[in-house]
Amino acid sequence: MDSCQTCVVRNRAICADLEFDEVELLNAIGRRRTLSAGEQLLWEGEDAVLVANVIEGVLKLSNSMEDGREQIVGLVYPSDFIGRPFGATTPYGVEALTDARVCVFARRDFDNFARQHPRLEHKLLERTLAELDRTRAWMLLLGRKSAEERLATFLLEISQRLEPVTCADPANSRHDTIEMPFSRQQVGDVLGLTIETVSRQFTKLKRDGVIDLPSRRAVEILDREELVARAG
Amino acid sequence: MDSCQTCVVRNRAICADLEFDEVELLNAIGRRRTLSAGEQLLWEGEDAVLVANVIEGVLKLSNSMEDGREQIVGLVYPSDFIGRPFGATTPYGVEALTDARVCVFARRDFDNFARQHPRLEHKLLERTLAELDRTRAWMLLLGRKSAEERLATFLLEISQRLEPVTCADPANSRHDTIEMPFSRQQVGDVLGLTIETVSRQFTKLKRDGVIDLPSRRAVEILDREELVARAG
DNA sequence: CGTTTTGTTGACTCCTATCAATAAAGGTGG
DNA sequence: CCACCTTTATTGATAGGAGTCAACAAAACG
Repeated sequence: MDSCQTCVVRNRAICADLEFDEVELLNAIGRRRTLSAGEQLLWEGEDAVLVANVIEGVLKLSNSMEDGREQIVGLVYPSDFIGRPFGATTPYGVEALTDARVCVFARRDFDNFARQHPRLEHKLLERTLAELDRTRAWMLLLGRKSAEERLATFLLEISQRLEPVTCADPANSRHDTIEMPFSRQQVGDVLGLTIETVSRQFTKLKRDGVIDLPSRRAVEILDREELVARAG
Repeated sequence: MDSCQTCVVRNRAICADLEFDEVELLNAIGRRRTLSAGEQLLWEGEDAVLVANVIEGVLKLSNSMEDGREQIVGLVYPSDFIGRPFGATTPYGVEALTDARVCVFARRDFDNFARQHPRLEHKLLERTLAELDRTRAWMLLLGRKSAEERLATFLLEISQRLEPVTCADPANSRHDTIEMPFSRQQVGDVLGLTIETVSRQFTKLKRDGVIDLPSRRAVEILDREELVARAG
């Protein structure tokens, strides 16, 4: 049976600062769940019934309008936290972009546990503050950057965040060949662009020798300095 | 001398759940400060030296690029919290849009106090989670909405948030005549639009009888239903 | 009352969206 | 394993919405 003590994200997720016996208590109220690529974990506007930690895989958080326009408002990687503690409704949909493993909790159980364990609440606060900073930085991209600047910024960001968990050397944490878990449509939904514009900007960066596109989902950064310059 | 006990935002700010003696301790490490309209409280990228609570007035949080492009990433109203606890640098600039009064703390003092007072951390967590939700909703606007939808959404939002603190009736919390603390340029910086586009959309909404513009900074909502429809 | 700042309006341009046609990749079943 | 079909991505042509440049108008300020 899986246990928190052997969990691969044990030292990076919000449970990192908990004592042995606290982790055991948390273990008792949570359960593992696997998700297939494309599977939805939470629906925008539904009751906030559960929260979760990501163990493996990538998920998207998204808001959408009645007419189908969609905006991805967050990407969630291993050790990240999902859901809306202390809230009535989930303000965004959550869907797995890759096959994923998560550790889910009934929100009420989690809320109660958190209120009794300030160390956990503190971790959650630090994480939420960091996520808010990242989200605000993204607003500058959505409000003010051109299509090329958006894609360049995005490629640089995912080259940092998609590093394999096995990477032991923190100095060399950027990877120049990225296997993207995103379709062109999803890249567009992150950047506030259409699929065609995304495709054209990929082609342009490739034509200019800044990146290579060895396969549909793969990107190789050939000239990182130039990519930084084009990120604005 | 001012004291937290008589503070107008005492029951709405993050100090709301604190005991009498806890508030006294917090009072001891904080001080009041007044800001004139246009005055800057924090600079983007500087060391995170202080945090604050807004007592009165409206402030903006903004990110900008080297070439001068700017995006307002948050608006801060009375009882809201400002700053980046538990962080090394302030990731955005903070500037008063109106004359304002704030209650400031050295970040280190505040961090220490917060870690010893879980009730305060909990309040801060709830506030940060709510702010993250609002920010993500704004990403949908920046990424996917047209200029008209953006302005309509913005007018509806500020008609809720700018209600006077003296308003006793929570059911009637929307105001149809708004005195905006924002210039056209600042509206543009919130919505990711140019000043000219903002002006044209104001004119269009007025021409269509949805709003009236009795003065430069005032907006009267004549047809709220229509405004909601145009907000997308 | 003149000067400066802020906002409006017009003409024009440009970037991105839209519509449409291929092309390539991926999946499925024989 | 390959033919067939579906999905996804690329590319082209065109249109439209917001940006840019510029002139003017109206407040605000001293």
